[in-house]
Amino acid sequence: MPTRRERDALQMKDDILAAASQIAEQEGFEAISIRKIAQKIDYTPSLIYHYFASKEEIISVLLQRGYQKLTIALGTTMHAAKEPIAMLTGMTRTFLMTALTIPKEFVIVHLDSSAEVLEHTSYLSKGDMEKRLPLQFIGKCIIAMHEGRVLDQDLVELTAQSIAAATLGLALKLITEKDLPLKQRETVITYFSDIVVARMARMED
Amino acid sequence: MPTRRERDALQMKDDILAAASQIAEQEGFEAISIRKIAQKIDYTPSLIYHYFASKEEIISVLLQRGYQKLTIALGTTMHAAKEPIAMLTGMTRTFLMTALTIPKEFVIVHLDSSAEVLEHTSYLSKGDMEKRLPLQFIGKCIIAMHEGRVLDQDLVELTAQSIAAATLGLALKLITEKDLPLKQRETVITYFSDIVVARMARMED
Amino acid sequence: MPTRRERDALQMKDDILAAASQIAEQEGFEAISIRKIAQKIDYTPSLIYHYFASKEEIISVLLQRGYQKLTIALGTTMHAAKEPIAMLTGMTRTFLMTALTIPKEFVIVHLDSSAEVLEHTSYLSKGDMEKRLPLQFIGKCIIAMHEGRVLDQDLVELTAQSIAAATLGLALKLITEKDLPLKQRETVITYFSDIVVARMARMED
Amino acid sequence: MPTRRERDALQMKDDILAAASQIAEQEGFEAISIRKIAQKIDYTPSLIYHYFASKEEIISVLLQRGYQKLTIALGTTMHAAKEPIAMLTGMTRTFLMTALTIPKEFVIVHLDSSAEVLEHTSYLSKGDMEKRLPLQFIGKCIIAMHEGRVLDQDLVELTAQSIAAATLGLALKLITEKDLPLKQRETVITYFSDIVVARMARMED
DNA sequence: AATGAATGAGACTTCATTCAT
DNA sequence: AATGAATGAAGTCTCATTCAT
Repeated sequence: MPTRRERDALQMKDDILAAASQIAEQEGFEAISIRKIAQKIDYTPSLIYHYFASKEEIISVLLQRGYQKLTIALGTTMHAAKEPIAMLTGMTRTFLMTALTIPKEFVIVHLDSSAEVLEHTSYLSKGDMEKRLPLQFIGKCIIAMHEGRVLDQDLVELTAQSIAAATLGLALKLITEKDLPLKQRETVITYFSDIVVARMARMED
Repeated sequence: MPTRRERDALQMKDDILAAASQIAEQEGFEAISIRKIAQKIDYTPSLIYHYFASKEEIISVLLQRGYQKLTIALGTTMHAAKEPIAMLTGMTRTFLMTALTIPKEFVIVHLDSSAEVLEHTSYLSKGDMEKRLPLQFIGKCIIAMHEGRVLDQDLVELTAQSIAAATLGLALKLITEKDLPLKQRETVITYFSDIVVARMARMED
Repeated sequence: MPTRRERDALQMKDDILAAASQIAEQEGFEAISIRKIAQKIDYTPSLIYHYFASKEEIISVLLQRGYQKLTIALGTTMHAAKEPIAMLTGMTRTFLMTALTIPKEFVIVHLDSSAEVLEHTSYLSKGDMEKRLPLQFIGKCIIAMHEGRVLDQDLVELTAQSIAAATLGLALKLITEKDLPLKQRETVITYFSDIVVARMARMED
Repeated sequence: MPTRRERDALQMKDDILAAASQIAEQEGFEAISIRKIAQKIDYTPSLIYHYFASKEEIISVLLQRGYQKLTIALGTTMHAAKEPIAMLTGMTRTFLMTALTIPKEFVIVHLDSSAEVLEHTSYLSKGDMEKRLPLQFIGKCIIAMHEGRVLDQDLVELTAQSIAAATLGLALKLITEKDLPLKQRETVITYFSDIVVARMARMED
């Protein structure tokens, strides 16, 4: 249980991160600057260095949080359904919804080419299904959908990878077209989650 | 026909844009600076203001060009095949290949949320299939694939939109995972273009 | 006899000074900073202000200690030899050796132009031989070397001053050329201590 | 012949260097800052970067100039006298006088331990007499003084090195004791140049 | 057409120091 | 005795831009 002081410190850290996040949302990630953060929380730039060692650290923490939010949300859904198709559908929907909740972080995290970030986000290599839980999960759904039949493991992986990338694409597209009417947004999400994903997962060809 | 002077001016503009583009490729889009451009073309920063009103204008023109390259390349493939599925496959492959040829511009163009750029790139709204040639084309392929059957026009559009977004997702993923072994890259592209896209396009559910 | 509390305070002061000294040795005198000291002794910067009024005070005390070390070392040698020339030689060698032991402090102390430090280190003024023990001692050696002859007191002082400055010069040079091979360093020190100093001290012209 | 513009640029560079030099004289070399320079010449800090790439470059140029002044002045004296002893005396005096003219640069140059600077200033290694003109010159004087006798070359070198270091020591001492009465200063310089140096050079022991 | 001088804003960061607790 | 929060000044440097020539 944090002492009063520690809680204040945590609070301050949070405030800083919140300010940074807000700037990122409004002006883009590259626009984050110590000065702007300081101004937003009405403190001196110097003070920020009491709580974070550098600007890089702030951004790094920000990215980690974004990534965490996403994986946590995903993990939650993975066990919410029983039917394999329903699972796929639910997971896809959650993914898209969460992406829309933290659009900036989402974009940043998923388009960052640095080795550091790729370590957590890459999944196109052969064998990556083992390493990535979401991919693994998609794979299991695919196999469950084809109960009784023998599937080529490699093709299952390629299918899972395709589904993941496709869903990512829609997520990014929805984020980019941020002014899409809500109704149409819902229609697209539903059609994609309920129908298109299932099609991709069906391996009878 | 431009006079000598005008041609020189055009040449100069081109040089400036080329330099900017090169910087973007090497250090990222945000790294573009008037100074760096000037240094690259061996002129003074001031001179650049003879040809462009501001840094923003340079970047804007750069984006437009990137978008043009892509649409031109796409347009070329659209008429190269006869079989509807083969057409879809070819188009998808071309799209992915082109994206990998101009990764930076590609990313920028497709993730830019400004109204100006979205005017050319958005396609998730209801009815957008009419406006966007690539989407139209995907739609035609879908219909051709289901010869004889009557398809709900709205669902065709949704399917086309899904395919476009999905392909975009893979393109972005391939760009981000830039160090993916060439062989695996080819495998993924082929599997997606030849098989997954066709699955998405098959509307028998 | 200091109470427990006083002793702890002294200990703390010592720790602070030691840390400062270490920083000076490693990164140069100008690199001393309250923060770095605090980090080294694992306390807060603020605490240091309980023991010293300011950074300046710390540095000032540091300088005084450096000077003390040197004079103590010298004082020790002064009574170790009987022969006047041997005394001079020994003293010179000790001076050089000590300088090499505490190079940073040595340089700082001897090149500080502040009135405060000069009060302890200056010796070029007329009559300074009286005030400075090392100079006095050199003077005595010179006189002892010329037993029976009458020497002009002023010239003896000038000679002593010259010898002191000359030795200082070699000390600084040895410190500056810190990578001089040890063998050559020893050769130079020996030649200077044993021979050159004696020549300077011989006043038969 | 520099054009108007070039001259202005040179003038500006000079102004910047002059300001930097002045700051060094008044507050020490470490106190030089781009800001202070800018303030002194009444321009923006940014402008300074038009003329110098970095603060380091400014300091580096400053050092080079200091070193040049000194070597030029020395070179002048070396050929002004005919008598070997007179030569030594003249050279010593010039060295001391020049040092007092550019005290800060002098101190910096001669106490800098960086490989870059040492390359020009070190002279204590065996065989360095060959590389350093001033040392060579001292050596020649010594040999000329002992006409007809055979001298051990190594000892001549050691003697020259001792004389050089000794003179350096007095120079630094005179700089440090900057408020020494002018009369006494002159007395010390004269006694050292005319008498002490000659004693050191006499190798009859 | 082209240059170089100049500016002002802003970037990150370090520092000595003070104060309330 | 000791801490952590906070400040304000200063540090180097980069940038987009304007202007006179």
